[in-house]
Amino acid sequence: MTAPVFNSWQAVRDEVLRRLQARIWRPGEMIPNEADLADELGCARVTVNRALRALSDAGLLERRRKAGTRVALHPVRRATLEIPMIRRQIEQAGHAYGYHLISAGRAVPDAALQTYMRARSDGFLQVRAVHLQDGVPFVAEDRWINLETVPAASSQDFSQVSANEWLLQHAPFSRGDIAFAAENASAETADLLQTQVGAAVFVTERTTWFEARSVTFVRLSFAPGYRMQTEI
Amino acid sequence: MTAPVFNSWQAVRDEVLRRLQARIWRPGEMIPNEADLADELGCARVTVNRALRALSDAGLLERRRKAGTRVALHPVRRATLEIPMIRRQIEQAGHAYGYHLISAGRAVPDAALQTYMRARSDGFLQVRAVHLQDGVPFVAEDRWINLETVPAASSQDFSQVSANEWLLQHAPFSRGDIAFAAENASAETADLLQTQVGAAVFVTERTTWFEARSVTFVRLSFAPGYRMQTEI
DNA sequence: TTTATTATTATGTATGTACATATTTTTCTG
DNA sequence: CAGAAAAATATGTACATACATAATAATAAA
Repeated sequence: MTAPVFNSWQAVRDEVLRRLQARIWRPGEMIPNEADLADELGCARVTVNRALRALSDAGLLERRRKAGTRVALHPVRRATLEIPMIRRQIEQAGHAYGYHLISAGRAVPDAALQTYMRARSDGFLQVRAVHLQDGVPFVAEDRWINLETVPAASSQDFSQVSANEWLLQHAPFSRGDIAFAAENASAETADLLQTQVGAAVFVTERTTWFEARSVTFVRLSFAPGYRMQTEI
Repeated sequence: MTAPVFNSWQAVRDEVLRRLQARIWRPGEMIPNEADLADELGCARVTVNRALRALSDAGLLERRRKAGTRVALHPVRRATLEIPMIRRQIEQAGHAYGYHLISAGRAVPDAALQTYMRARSDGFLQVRAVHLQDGVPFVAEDRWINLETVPAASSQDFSQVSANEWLLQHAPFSRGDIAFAAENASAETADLLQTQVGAAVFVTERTTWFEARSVTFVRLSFAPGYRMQTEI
């Protein structure tokens, strides 16, 4: 018989994962240092480093220089959500995509949004639209674009190409905040989504930034029954 | 003057990010191969590899062996959600945590859940509870535990320590599915959360697995107003 | 012309070595 | 004994090198 070899970082990761699942290394405990583990598993320290880093990224281990590596006491699981372009999301599921512009034009957002987006009250373009799946309302979009950051948006016609897609292709970006919530449909939202007032709608609110400047704020209200799914 | 140096993978990543944001490399385009980039930036190919891998993980680049690296045409942004233990979530926000067990005992779930969890109808423990924030209902928990996977759960008292915490400490795990949705509160949920019937509640449904066996299914209904936030 | 074989190429990764960096521990100094 | 300085230590990372792997392109065989 031959001794098991762990000569790939994935193999090392899986072996560490096995020991975590088998509770050989328990929550809160320190695990051996990289050099010792590399020695035991018969691979280079860098390989162990790669494996432990992956598990640390996944939230299962906590690592600190000099202090060493310990098993996370409260394994905060991280779920990775994909935020796709709406058209792609619908088409990939095998449905027909439709888009209907409700309105587009200069408008003044409420004070909270002005402050949050750090823009002048007269520098906003509001675009409202509905995205359809097989002809049925799928999600209502209420978007505010900061024209100081994206001046080209003011001369763009959003009746054919959605602001969603246009911005992805033409606006700079760097980071964003996103929030998810449940809300009872307002009269307006219910009308757009062809559902009853008060129906529970899944809402996402996203703000994107380019360096210190806001680019756009968008509020998506999904038709009742929508589920956002992922693996953990 | 000295030529800029990119002798760390973070510096390389930031430089590539800059070129993406400045649209020097446009969506859908190929970027130079690792060796050329390393040559241009004056670092080792492995360093470029590390940087590009990070950007690929983030969804901004698409990489394929031999084919090379291209700028993602549809930059699917990935949001990383942290799924913390409820008690920690509440305590970290500076609130007082409370826990109230509603019921715990053997029960038979509906056929869909039996099938999904691949367990015998008589092998389930159902635990229902409410988690409180400053004494106010925060989230209602409806949990099904597969006793074939976690037999020890049947003799556990969940009146003091929540199933949430007990399972984290005592049950094996490997992966899970999670879904988010909005629902109108049922009479029962409204009662537990002390809100009105029909109020929009944010719901998460999570199933965790250990290898091929299901561990637990939990449905969390958050009190109206709850927002799940993250960065993108 | 079609199919099978074989280079070719870009990314993926393992390794030894060296050094950087952040902490902790120990030792020195006042 | 307190505080500062130095040593020790575990992780973090850069690099040169080598080879693995997957996908493509070029070539040969049917």
